[in-house]
Amino acid sequence: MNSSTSTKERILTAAEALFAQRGFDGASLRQLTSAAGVNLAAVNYHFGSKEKLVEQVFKRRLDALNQHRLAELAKVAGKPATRLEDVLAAYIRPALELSHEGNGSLFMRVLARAFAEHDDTLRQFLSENYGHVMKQFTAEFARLLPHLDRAELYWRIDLVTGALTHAMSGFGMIQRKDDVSEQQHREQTAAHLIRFAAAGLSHP
Amino acid sequence: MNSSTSTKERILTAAEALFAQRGFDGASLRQLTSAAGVNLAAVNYHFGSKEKLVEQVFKRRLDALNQHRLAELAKVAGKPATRLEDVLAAYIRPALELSHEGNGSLFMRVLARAFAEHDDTLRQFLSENYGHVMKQFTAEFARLLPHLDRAELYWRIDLVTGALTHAMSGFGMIQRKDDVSEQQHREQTAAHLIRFAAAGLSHP
DNA sequence: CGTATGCTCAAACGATCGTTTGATTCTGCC
DNA sequence: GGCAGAATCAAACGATCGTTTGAGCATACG
Repeated sequence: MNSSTSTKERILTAAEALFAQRGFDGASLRQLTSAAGVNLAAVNYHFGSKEKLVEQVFKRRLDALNQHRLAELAKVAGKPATRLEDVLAAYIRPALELSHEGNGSLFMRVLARAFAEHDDTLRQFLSENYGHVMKQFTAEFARLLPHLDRAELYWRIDLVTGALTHAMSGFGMIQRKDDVSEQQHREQTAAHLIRFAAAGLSHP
Repeated sequence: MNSSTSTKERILTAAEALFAQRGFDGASLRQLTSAAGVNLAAVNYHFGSKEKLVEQVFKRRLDALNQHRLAELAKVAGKPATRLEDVLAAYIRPALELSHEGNGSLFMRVLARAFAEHDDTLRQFLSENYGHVMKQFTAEFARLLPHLDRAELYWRIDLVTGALTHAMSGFGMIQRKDDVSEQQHREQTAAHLIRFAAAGLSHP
């Protein structure tokens, strides 16, 4: 038995940090296992290969994030009183909360990297484990923005996604004023992103 | 003498394509020189190192792009009749035109990669060769959006930059309808981005 | 107790990386 | 033509990569 957490979990945590810092290729298994305090061979023993490890790093966070987002979406989807901002909040707030709990912000940088890399296998993995979420949100956006045709809507969602991914990948850097609590800071940031996204989506 | 173009230029062109496709680390000098049809040692002979080559790939395109952007900005900056959309056009249109001339779209993907990577030396190089352009545009944005304080303006510009970088990195993928000329398609795309950015920047 | 199973470990494997070397070829100028 | 400097070439360098190996250790079960 290991010090408080399992070897697999220690590897995943160290991998997330190192991937965010140096990229998937840039982070070597020797740096990674050294940081995690495990043997070099442990990665191939527990995950099979480095590529599988990358997928598991995504899966661990994305499963929780997607579940949270869909739960929030379900609260407002289809209801007459729902505003565009409510749907955006269901998309943005879970990501913000993730990035403020232990080392979660590193995952957003990993995600931003994955978006920039046009690697086919990674993109396919992302669309398999991420696509159904985007589909549900897109359907709700379409309902709330009936004046936009399909092509126009896709365009705007893509632009909003780019802005949010870019912004969230830098959250670790954003300075929080000392007189503002973390709770308040997160609320202000969420309000910022939601208003920006709403303006970009719904402008005439 | 080489076939029509110099060795340096052939390396730069091949490097741009391979960096966009496989990333800076993922593209090896052996793949690169093989694609360029030059000897492996040519990169270190002409550029000194792989890292210097990366910088030159950026410099070749960014010098032209920045010059073009600043020239367009100079036409409208400070004038009373200038609208926000005019400034955004000065920023967006040169990038769009670059991405539609020979292999220029590949550079936009390289740029998107560089944004995602938080590599310090690369970011420093970018801010040295790119920062003064952003400063001039920011000043003009500030003039046209006097109701926003400094922090708010920076926030919105950052979000817009994220959206545009994300969008432009995918331009090679965007399907153009057969009944639309490339000139028209570029105009439509520019109008899209400009309206989106204007809405995101100027919303109340 | 003995043994089977899951895990960890140091060491080595072959492959590939960026870079360097020294010889060879090409180019322009007297 | 001959020579100097630039450019290209095949080959090798040491380093580092992901992965595999086989022995060693721990734990749990009969």
